[in-house]
Amino acid sequence: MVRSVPYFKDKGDSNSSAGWKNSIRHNLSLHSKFIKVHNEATGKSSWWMLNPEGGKSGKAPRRRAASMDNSSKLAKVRGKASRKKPPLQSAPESSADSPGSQFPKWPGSPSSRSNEDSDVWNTFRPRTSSNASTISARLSPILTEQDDLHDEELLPSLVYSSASSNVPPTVTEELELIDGLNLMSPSSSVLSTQQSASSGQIQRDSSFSLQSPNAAGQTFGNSLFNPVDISLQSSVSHFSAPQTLEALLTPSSPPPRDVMMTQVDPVLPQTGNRMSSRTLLLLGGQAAQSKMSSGNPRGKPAEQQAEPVGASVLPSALPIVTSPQNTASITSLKAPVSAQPVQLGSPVLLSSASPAPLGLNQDRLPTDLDIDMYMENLECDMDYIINSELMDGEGLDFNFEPILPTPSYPSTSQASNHTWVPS
DNA sequence: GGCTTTAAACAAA
DNA sequence: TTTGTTTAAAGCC
Repeated sequence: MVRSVPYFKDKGDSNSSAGWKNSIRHNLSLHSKFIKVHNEATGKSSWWMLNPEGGKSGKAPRRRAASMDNSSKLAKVRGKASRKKPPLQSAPESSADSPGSQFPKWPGSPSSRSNEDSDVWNTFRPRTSSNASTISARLSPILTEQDDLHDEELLPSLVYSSASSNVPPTVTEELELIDGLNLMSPSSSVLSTQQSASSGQIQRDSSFSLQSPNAAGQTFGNSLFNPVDISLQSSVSHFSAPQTLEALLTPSSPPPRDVMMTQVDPVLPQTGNRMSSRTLLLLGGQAAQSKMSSGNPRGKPAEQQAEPVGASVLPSALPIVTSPQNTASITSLKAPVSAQPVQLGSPVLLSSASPAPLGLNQDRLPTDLDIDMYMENLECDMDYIINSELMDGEGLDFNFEPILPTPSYPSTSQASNHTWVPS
């Protein structure tokens, strides 16, 4: 806060910060919109995250509440409170510090999941325990190597790195968090399969965005926190999939099998329908372009005609070329779930709208290809984008500089050549 | 009345 | 000392 918000810049000392810190703590604790993620490595500190379900109901229901409606799913189980007041909730936690005890029981939350998953979910390992990242002492369950690159930024500036300096941290963080919580949906596995199964000349053009060159070695990829990607991802975030949060929060733990099978990739943004939408936003236009340029004479299926929408709606949604190494890594990780043999290092086409020309299994066509759903997603995305910008108020300046690197990309004008699908 | 903010007390680490 | 929870009060809409 002190670093990022001008108002607080001169209020960082212990005296002047007591008040507003207290207020922040108060609000964090009070409102179900925030959830605490225990940081087991630091003892008492925790990470606070946005509740994937939004906590729209406002204040977290008090534990003492005799009756709880649906919002009880969001009820924050407070460890300390349980010490003070004997548990009233139906699912008492054995340990007050158990992370699981601090998560609201939204559908699909660890509390509502199977035990096998709960272990992973409940275990937020310090990043220092990660095989891939031992650099940073920061223990955010969702941080990425960008932290490592900017260790001096010890704020919860999750992505407020130099690369995202133009993005107001508050917005960035929120978007990032939201996005991180978004991700999974049942269709993501299908998408990933298709994505991983994609091959051929498409890769160069269809680059999966957002992977920094050194991300391949990271247990926890940065794609979610790529400042460029954030805005795009956030644009399709809708607090829909806590299980992805789980994956996000277990950077060093091998995801449960089902998660693994459904995740696009541990180092890739994982989304379900949203993902597909975003993917289309990012890649659709150019994927189609790629196919077209590659001599595919076939007319695009109806689904594909939606691709340009994303490109048009988000002209900034230019894909970022991933490094070959990353691509290889991604591909290899995806391979097990792919029905098609995937050559290591082969392209990863993330556009779900492109499998047909490649002869992929049509049975795997996901609901993502449903044009209605797609349009719906787009509509929501725009709403979210607008909302985000408005909420930010001033100075929201998305920086997409890093994403304009390669000449191999189709230009926005190319993307705009595609049919605009009226909403 | 609901919400936000602030202050304060208290407990735990 | 820091962090988190809870209560209370004041002010605003």
